[in-house]
Amino acid sequence: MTTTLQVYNTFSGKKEPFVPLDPAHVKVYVCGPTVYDMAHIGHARSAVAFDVVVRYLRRRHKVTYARNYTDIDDKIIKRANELGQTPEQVSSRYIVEYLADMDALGCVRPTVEPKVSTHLPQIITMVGELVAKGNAYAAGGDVYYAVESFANYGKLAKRNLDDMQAGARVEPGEHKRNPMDFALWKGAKPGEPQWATPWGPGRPGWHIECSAMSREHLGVTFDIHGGGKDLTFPHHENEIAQSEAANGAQFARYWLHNGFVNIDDEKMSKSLGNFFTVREVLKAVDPQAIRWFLLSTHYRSPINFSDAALREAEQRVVYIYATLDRMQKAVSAMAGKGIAAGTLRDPSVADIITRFEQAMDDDFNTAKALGDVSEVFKLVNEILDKPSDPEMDARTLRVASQGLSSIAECLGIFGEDPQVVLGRIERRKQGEKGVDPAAVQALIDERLEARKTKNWKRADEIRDTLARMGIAIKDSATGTTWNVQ
RNA sequence: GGCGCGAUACCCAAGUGGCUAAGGGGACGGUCUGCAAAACCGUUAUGCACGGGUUCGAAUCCCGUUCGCGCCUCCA
Repeated sequence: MTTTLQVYNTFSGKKEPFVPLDPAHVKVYVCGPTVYDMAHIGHARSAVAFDVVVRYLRRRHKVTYARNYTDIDDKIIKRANELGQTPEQVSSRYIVEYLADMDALGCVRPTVEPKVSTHLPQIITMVGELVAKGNAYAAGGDVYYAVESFANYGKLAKRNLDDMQAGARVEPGEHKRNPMDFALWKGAKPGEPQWATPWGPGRPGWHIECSAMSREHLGVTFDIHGGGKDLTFPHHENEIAQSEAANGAQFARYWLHNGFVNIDDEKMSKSLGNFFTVREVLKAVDPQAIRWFLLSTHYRSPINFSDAALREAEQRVVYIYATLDRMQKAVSAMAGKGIAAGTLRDPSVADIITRFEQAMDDDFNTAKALGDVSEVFKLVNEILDKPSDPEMDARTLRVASQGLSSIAECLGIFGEDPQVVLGRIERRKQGEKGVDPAAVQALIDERLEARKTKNWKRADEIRDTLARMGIAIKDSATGTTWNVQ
């Protein structure tokens, strides 16, 4: 039995049942990055949040997931000029970098990744439609959207034109009739990319691309439009004005916006200079830990980024994978046991998928889901530490294992090979602390000799020495293992 | 100024009318261990910014106050 997915729709300001236009084919459009620099953690948050949204929707529907690249833009042109490269060289490089980061974070690739530069005909067509319908006007080589021509301008961001005009301003060189009008098309300037149009050469404004590209790939009306909270106004408001005026039909049906990543309770942003790139964070902490961190807070809430938070997330990831490792070994060793139906060590494991779906059905509550999942891992360790009836234990572990892998597939965490992840984290830490495994092993061997003769004093000295090197050791029946703390 | 969001323990964080306020980190106690570590168990909010109100019943709804944040200009 599945419950109904409820999603928070920015448009209505509340949670609503998610009813797709066509349940057999859900269509999602997410605003991607402007590719002029390396992605920062804020980009990662958006990508991971919508990655999970799409993965979850795919449990029940076929989904077309479109995420665009803004590859024609002031900042890209500026960057290209600084580097003595073409804008295309700059944008294509950062698209590669962006994808490398998002791949590392385990995000599935979108179904389509449209770029502005390959959709000029569609963009020019749509600008033409808006001019023809009287929603846009050419002025001084530019084309502007006339906000007053769209009756409900401000309906997404819940503002009205009168309130906004107080703070609006017109830059020199612009030819707006209303200060709130925005450029659909920018007249050509020397040294900038340009395309010929009926109203003169130039390049697209920022907002029109999403209207044109979503229509091209998803149709005039589609299910979900996502992006960061900061895009609500003006970007998404303008998309609505453009698309609904041009198409004469509803644009996106559900608007989902992710909260920001904060540093010391302030928005992480390029302009404040308080940002961390995904690339540098990836060097300091495991990608699975970044994902855990990002999913441990509800996607609409702000999340504070810090070293301590990341370390806690990684510690958690180590625990999860270490438990998974024990569990998988136990499950493969218990050949044939626990196949028959029967009692479970803890009946609640039978419901883990149901509980997961209840959490996710409540506006993709991954934080709740991770909390629930923690209880399952605890139970797994308890069973492994303190076995009782072998049949019942085996059955319980099988149920837990199956539930966890189903959840892992959706969250994109704890689905990797435990040995691979644990080894990756361990090697990174060894590198950070300059640990020489051979030297560590020599000390451990020496300690082993001391322990054989019950020379506890010497054994403890060696353990203290290792501790000072940042090495923690673990004695067990099968030998001594160690890892970097 | 306009619009919007938030305030839950030492820290992070779920919970939006009703059983004992999830989960994680930390701390402390215990099991295990030669001692540790890891894992597991227990303890750690009669309390949910503050003041009123609605209700049989409120962290949850309403009003006010304080504080914090975001958008209104490029921004995930």
